[in-house]
Amino acid sequence: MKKNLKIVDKLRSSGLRPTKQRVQIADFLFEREGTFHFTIEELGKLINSKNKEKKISLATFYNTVQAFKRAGHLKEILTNNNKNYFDTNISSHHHFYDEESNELTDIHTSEVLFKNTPNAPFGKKIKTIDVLINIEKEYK
Amino acid sequence: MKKNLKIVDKLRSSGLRPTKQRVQIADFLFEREGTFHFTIEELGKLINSKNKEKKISLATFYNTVQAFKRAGHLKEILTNNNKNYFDTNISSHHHFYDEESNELTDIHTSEVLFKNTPNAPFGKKIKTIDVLINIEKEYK
DNA sequence: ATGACTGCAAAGAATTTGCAGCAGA
DNA sequence: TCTGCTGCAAATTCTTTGCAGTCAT
Repeated sequence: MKKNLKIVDKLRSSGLRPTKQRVQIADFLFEREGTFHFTIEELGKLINSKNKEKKISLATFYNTVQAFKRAGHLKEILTNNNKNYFDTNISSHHHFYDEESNELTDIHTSEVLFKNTPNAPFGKKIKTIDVLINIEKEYK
Repeated sequence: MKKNLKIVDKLRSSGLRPTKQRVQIADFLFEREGTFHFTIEELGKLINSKNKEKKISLATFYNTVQAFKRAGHLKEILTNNNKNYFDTNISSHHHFYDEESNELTDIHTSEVLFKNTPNAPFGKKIKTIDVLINIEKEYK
């Protein structure tokens, strides 16, 4: 089994032991072009469908995804459907949200520019800004 | 029992029968100054703490809040903590979200101004724009 | 009277937890 | 060897559902 050194380093430098499971999950998530939106259950199905025997346990997906999020490798997406979506694109970017179909589409940061934003409340600082543009069908 | 006609009309015109429970919930939510953020469970506790005997069932809070949302009287707030928050302020406005305390604070529309925003995808139009500013403790 | 609504309890979905055994350092 | 991690199942949390009885019209 060829170990992906880049992945192993990424894990190690985040204080995470590069276990088989984590390497496989990280490889799946981060060694790809473009961004990827997923729920933990979807991720589990996608990865486990490749694993003939040794399936990774759902709890491990939860642990690992949370660990990746804490390490800053994943970003959590806002939704109103009571499910946690994650995004491999951690740079600040935004989404269109179509309530009719529950679909999220990326918006590049450069397409949303602020003229001004408020100061954070006392003792707090701004961490990230998420913009969600709700869209609906256009009737002519 | 004095019936609040304004509330009764609001319900009727949304196609909802003005039952005791709905009138009480609507009265609590809409007859107030300023905006109010809540989860369904919080709402239930707040309202039922006033009801000595006849407590409104949690299922009824779920049904009613969903019905109010469908009727456009409530707006759902997106967060990434996997809980559904609702807001009595249905006009477009924004929020600070403190992940440590799970607290939402209003930001007036005028405090967030855009230099530019993207066009909606083909066949769609922009309905509302929600900005969520995630904040965290500031270490000096 | 006739639907619609409520309350209860049970079911369901998503996520977390506890802990014994396993594996990476 | 020594922790940290995994896997499993049970527990928790939030939300929905089914249905009998009640209420608004």
